[in-house]
Amino acid sequence: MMHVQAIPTTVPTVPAAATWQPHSRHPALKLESDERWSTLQELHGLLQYEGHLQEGSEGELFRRRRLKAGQSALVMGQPFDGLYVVRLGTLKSLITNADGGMHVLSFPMKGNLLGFDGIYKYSYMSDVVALTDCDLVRIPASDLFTSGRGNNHLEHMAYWASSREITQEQMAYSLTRSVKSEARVARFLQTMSQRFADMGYSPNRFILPMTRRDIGHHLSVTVETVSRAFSALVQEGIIAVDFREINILSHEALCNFER
Amino acid sequence: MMHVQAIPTTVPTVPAAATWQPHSRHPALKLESDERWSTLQELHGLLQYEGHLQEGSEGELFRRRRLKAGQSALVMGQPFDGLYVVRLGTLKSLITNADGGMHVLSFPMKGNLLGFDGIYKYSYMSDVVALTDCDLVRIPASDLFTSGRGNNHLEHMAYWASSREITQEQMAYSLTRSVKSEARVARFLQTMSQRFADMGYSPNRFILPMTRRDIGHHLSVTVETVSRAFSALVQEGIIAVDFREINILSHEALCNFER
DNA sequence: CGCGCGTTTGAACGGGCTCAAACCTTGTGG
DNA sequence: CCACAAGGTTTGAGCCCGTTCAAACGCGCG
Repeated sequence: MMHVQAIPTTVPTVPAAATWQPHSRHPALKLESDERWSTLQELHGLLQYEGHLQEGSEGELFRRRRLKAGQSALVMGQPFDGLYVVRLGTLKSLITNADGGMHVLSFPMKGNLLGFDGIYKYSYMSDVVALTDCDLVRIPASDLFTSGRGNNHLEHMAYWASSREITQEQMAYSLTRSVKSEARVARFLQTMSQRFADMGYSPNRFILPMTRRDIGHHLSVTVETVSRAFSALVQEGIIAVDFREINILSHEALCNFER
Repeated sequence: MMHVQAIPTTVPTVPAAATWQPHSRHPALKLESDERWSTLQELHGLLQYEGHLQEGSEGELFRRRRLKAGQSALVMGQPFDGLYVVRLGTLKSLITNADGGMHVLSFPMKGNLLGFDGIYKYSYMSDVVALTDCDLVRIPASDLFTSGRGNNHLEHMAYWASSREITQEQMAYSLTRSVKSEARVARFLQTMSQRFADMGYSPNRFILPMTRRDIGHHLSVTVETVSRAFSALVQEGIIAVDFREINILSHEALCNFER
């Protein structure tokens, strides 16, 4: 209904970095009327980075990038042009196997970092697709690695955030390991609940942004198994489900399910 | 060779670091007789890092750390004191679940980087244990993050190498996904073969440094399943097995098994 | 030697996959 | 506005593969 002819300038996914910066990075005058820039402070807030702000770099601005549901944020194999921090929305990060099998690595949401697997070989190693309309903040490659000024502050922050993402990915990985599929789904719901809570939403009632199939590809089970696990949890009175909407009736029971 | 006593104190961001550096970092005189130091050049070689060497930092030396089989290189929860590059030997990196279930994330060998999950929260998030006698090279936290001089060169290299490790871990992850256990084992053998080849050893005949149980914990199957998969591959004439010793008779057949 | 541990093989059970069908939601176009 | 198509969700039935339990063997080490 809205945004009639979307993507005004936002050229494709991967043009050379140069085309991304046609004009000055410090259009302070336009700040009020133009929502498409984020400050370094906002970046710190999103990432929950506790490092102190660098002198002289407070005026630096970072370009935002809007995506509609279904659009690709990053595509595997395309040249690295920077990192992205999620400001709004939910995405899925996935790798596709040679034989078509895919695996969903994570569901990035507000505050998560995208693209850090692209630094090695200077091309992204996974696909990232928007599940809902999204708003990303771009940290250009040129800002990350050109030494001098206050830039290694940025690189350090990126490194720190990458380490966090890896850590959480490993956690999710071990989640896959739980023998029973019902336990995996229970854990998955717990982590989603926690993430919504961290973002200031209700941990008891939320709407899943992803399909059952995506959940299955994340937990390494089939769609049917995910659906059956939901049904079983409903049967036991632990949750209530209405399609994408989840109500957690007993966090305790959900927690005790983890084995 | 230059700037003789740079970083005189190398004050530790972490207590443990102190015990590791009882004396100067540049004992040039002892270099010939003491094998316990590596140069920046050697680090570049190990990591296969193609960045150009920074001016003035060629004389910097990095302490080595020897481990006997079974010893811990890193333990989960302990304070971050730096990154390590494997110079010799094989290790296993694993995370242990709350309920005792464990998962082997990777088997680091020559050239692999350890500890990059410790940057977030400044403590390591996984255990790393030596499977064979090992020789590691330490990149101290203090060298990584103290900005100034040529140090952000080191940080950039570390970031780059971390990105590579993540990438390969994700690859291994997708390896777990292959439906058939026999296919997982076949792929595992292929990657091991490739890694031995990259290190200059024979890709056809090698000795696995890890137990069947470790392989199982890596591929998310039981010991028995791994053993049965080996037996099946032997039955089909694709490999020959004598305990830890593997002979790959047909790479082609092994490759075709991947589905 | 005897103990612990790694490896191999067998037998039976069960959980998740496959295949199939029905229902519901959403978006598109007449 | 409705019809239709496409895709998401749910449930059932049967089968297969990997787990579990059990036992035997080999190897290294105190």
